[in-house]
Amino acid sequence: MTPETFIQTKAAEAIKSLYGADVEQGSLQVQVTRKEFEGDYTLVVFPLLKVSHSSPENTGKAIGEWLRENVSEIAGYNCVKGFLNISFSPLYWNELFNDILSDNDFGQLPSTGQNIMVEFSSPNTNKPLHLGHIRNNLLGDSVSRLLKACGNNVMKVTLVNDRGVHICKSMLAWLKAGNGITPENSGKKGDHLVGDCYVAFNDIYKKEVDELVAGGMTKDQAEKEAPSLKEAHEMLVKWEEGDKDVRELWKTMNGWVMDGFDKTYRELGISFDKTYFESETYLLGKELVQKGLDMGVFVKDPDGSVWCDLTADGLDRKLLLRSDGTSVYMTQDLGTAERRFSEYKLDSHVYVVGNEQNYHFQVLKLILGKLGFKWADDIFHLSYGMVELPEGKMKSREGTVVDADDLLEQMYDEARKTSEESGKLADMSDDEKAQLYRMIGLGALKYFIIKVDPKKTMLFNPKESIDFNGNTGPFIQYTHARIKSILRKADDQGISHKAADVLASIEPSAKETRLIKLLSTYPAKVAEAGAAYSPAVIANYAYDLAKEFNQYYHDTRILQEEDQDVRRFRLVLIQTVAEVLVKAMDILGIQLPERM
RNA sequence: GGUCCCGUAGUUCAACGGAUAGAACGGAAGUUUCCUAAACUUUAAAUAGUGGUUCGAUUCCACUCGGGACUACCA
Repeated sequence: MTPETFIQTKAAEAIKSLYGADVEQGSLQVQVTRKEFEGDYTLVVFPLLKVSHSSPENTGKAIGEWLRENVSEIAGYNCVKGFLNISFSPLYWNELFNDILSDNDFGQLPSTGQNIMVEFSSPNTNKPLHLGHIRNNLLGDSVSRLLKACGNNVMKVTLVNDRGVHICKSMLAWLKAGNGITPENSGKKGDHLVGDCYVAFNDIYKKEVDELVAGGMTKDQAEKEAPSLKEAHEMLVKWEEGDKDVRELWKTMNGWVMDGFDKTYRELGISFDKTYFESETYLLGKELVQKGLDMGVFVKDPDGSVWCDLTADGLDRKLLLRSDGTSVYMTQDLGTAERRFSEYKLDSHVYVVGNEQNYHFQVLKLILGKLGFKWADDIFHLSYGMVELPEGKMKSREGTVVDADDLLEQMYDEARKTSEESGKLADMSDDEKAQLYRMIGLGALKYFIIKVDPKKTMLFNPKESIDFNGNTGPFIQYTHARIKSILRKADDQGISHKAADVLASIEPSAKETRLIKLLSTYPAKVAEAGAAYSPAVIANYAYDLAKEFNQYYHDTRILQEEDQDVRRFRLVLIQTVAEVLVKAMDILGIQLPERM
């Protein structure tokens, strides 16, 4: 039982006994006491004035007095305005610490039995991944782990957009180049190679448009009439018809891109349980259009196109079927959602997609609701903001896009420089060093991005992200390494630090109490983060814990402590801190080194 | 025009409707006979504005002012 629920339970008894009123435990507000006041936890008494019919001070004192007399774990109290500050006895903290130690799955919440699908990443196969995708990938991956820690069955999926005009453009440029370049013969990563083709296409296209405009055409017209664009569209038609050559090339080039993506995913430590390809799902949803028409929630225009009228909901009319009978993105999304919910008996579905698609998901949920699917409300769009650079937004046209692979290299390199400066790793092998730099560079990047509230637009400053001081991943990694260093030294000296060594009679100091208190809140933090789909909560918790440890570490001698039992207690305590840091950072997908 | 999101120290981020709004970076000033100074300590500095609801508002509501996204027979 956490201290909060303990106080809630006892306070409810106190209120029952003092005022004869039943209050729900959950309605009692208990929070950690601010450090400028004396006490461990604080009960907010304002909401209780209705049943006490007394002033805040008197109510608080009455409950405090009752608790002190009737609950042995509670040693004292003080009441400031409407805040009842409660102090636990030192032995209570020892007991609580032992509860944590005996819980093998500390931080893993009990199973909910719920099936949750998380879709994220969902790249286009015409260009390599960039910084924006990284935010998506890291969020999706950590939210998946978070939901798992909350006791859910989680399935990670991605939907690869492998079909459409954009791929045809890359294919066309590749053919026009005519040099038969491949990842194998050029040594170039597949996604970058195809991305270059896409850029090459746009150069050709732009040139054609300029020429047409120079020949007297308006810009709008020229942009539609450019021969290369027409060619791309023809190619798409051939693709749809299943033209053998087009399909062959399409398959080859997509394969290159997927190989490239796989490398980047592996580098980031990200994987999926299932990969969907749009070329296989883009026809889904058509039968739902008929269903909607039958139900009278969709309308067919004279030209044959089908729409859903959402003006009554404050939105616009949404197209679901073109006049030529082909479907659009929305149609497909309706279909895939329905299939996934029924196929996997989903209790909820999280889509990690940028906030530029807020409107899309608003419409998607609305239409599914109109079609009578109750689970429409179980769709959660985890919408995240753009990543901006100090110079402003990333614009592919201006070449300011930060490439994912380049960024990772840059992070590793920076980690190497900083580590070499510190000169602590002289005895490590080159292999070990390289692995460590990877861990640190990746940790810095992941932490920097995940610690920010997803829905906010964030600023990515490459220089600051690699800073190893302050609220950063490397700071937490460093803290972990130091704890491990102490434990290694204890091992060398033959000092045991097993959980079973902790004596129940040891009274933790004030600083140790603070650490135990923080450790005990971890499961609640996991639950809170899960409810909000926000790994940022976990990131900030890990930082608090690391910081708290550093303060403790700074003025507490551990190995030099004379009293063996106290020394063991301290060692087990910091070992537990290290373990919880590992758990928390694991949710973020960040590894912690043994030394650095 | 419509829908949605965001405005907190110089900067990057926090704060279930709770006490005197927290950190970090940067600025200023300190701390190494010590288990990792990538640390720690001290210090200056912020809720865009006006109303409303409440015992209590950064948080909820309304309006204003700023910033952003979307509003395709594109995906």
